[in-house]
Amino acid sequence: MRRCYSTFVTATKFKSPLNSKHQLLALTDSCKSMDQMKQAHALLVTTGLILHPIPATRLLKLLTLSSFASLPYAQLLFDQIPSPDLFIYNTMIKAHASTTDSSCSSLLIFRSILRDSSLVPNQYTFVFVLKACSQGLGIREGQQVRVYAMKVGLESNVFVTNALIQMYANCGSVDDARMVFDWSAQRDLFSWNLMIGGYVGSGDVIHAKELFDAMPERDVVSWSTMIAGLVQVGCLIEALELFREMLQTGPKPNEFTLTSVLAACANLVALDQGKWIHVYIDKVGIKMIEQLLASLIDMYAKCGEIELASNVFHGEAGTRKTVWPWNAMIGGFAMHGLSHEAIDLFEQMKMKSIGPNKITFVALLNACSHGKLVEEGKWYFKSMSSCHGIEPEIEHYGCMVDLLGRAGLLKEAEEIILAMPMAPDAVIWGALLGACRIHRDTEMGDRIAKAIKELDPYHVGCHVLLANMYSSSGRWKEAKAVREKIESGGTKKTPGCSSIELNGVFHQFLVGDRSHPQTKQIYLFLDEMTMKLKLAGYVPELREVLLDIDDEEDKETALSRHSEKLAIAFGLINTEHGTPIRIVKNLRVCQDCHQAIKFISKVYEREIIVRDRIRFHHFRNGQCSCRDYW
DNA sequence: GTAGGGTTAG
Repeated sequence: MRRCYSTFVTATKFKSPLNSKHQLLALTDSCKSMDQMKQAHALLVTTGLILHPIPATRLLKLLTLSSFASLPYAQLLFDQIPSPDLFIYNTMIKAHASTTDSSCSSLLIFRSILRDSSLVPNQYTFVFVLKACSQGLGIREGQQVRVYAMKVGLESNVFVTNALIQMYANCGSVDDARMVFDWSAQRDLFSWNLMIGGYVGSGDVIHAKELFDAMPERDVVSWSTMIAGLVQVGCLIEALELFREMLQTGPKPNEFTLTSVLAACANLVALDQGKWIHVYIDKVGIKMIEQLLASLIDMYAKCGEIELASNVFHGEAGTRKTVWPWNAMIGGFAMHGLSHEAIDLFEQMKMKSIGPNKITFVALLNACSHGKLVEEGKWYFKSMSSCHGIEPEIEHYGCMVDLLGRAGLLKEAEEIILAMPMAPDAVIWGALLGACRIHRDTEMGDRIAKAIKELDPYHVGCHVLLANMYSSSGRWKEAKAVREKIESGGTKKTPGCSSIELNGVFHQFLVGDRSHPQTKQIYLFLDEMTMKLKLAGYVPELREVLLDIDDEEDKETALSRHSEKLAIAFGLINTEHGTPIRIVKNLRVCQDCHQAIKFISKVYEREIIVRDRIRFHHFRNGQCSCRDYW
């Protein structure tokens, strides 16, 4: 470093004075570090060139855009420029706009432009200051800026229009964004894309699709935004269909498109399509950005292929420099119950000085939870703020409640909730209620139920848990009351749904579903299967029946119609002996199904991989990878 | 002599 520095200075010292201005400018542009930049700054000051707008601008550019950018330094430099030109003002507004906590500085600088009678803000000024409004300030400030744009006749400028659309959409007012869009005199591809993005951001894919279909022309951003929107709201099959259409008639997908498409594959457990994308990335030479790598890892992990996920993680040269792929891999290990692998990876990450973020800790704490690693979990939780400067958020407290609750430490879990710095929500009480149900502590369950009822009388998930807890302890009246309350609230319980892919087609089953063309065959197979399982020692877990049925035989029937059993029966009927069966369930697998599937894996000699809402269960030869702890 | 858009994990 020292050496660099001296060559740097010598190189400038001996140039002729005539050349020095250009030399200095070139030198400023070539700075590769803060140290070099400071040298250049010093030279500009001693030569007096700093007073000239062009060298000052070059320096400012370094301070706001380079890898060693420093906003405070930029601000100091800016404050010393006697009369900045509009470009310099704009550069500063832009620099402050990109960070949420300094976006009010953008507005202050904008105001100083307005005070300077020799300057009139231009389209760039408005674009940058509106960006600050959409990221940190707010809609009120945005409105004020809009009035100034009107005053100087720039409101209908297409760049300003687009910035306004984005400002309104980001501030949560998609209707205002639409008004700007509809009334704009000039509109380009960007306007359409931003408007679609605005709808997607508010979860309104219906309107987004409407605009997408009506567009005069679509580019890769239009397609990517639309596909991402569909994935975000869970319309995964539609997202894949749109992607197929894109391949046939649209522009070439890029790394952003494929990130979303892989997320769709991951959540559908569409392993074949996910693999196809992987090959496509290599074949077409898609840029392997860290987020794409993370999606690829996540896809393999969520499709049950943790080894392939690990190969991808270790395989890509020159990657793993950001937290993304690490989080995907730690999360993958966690959902496969590979707690120690997750912890090892976290330790490696620390050694490589890659800073963990809040997502890392969610994954890590989940790993501890699934492995019943109570002490490790507590330790890592404490380390969040003490070693990494990350304040635990409610999700992290939720992980701790889950970890302790699942391990049977109900009291300690409750103490965590009562002591945490934020107000508990229905979700976190729900985690504890779930633990009460597992450990059949109805006394505490009752108390928590009361808390949930007060907090959020219509939280469906928690009320379902509550009803389940009541019915599994035989308190049918109370169970019924809760269920009626759920129904009267107008919201319906998410029905349990399991799906299985067969030759690229997804088959979905609900509880007691009779809509499938092979229904008759499936139900006959189920009856026969239940007999075979019983002969092998399977005993139905009747406490899992959630309806008030007196007859024990009927209880058994209710259990045997659970969606995961239907999907497995379908898989056993339609695939060759020995092929693994992959099932995805949208909720958690029940105790009885878990027990039954263990027997199925043994009796039918099949590997069965079930992904529930939280994690994987790998059933093989009568055993499950979760070791019955989930 | 420059400056505007899209992915975001549980």
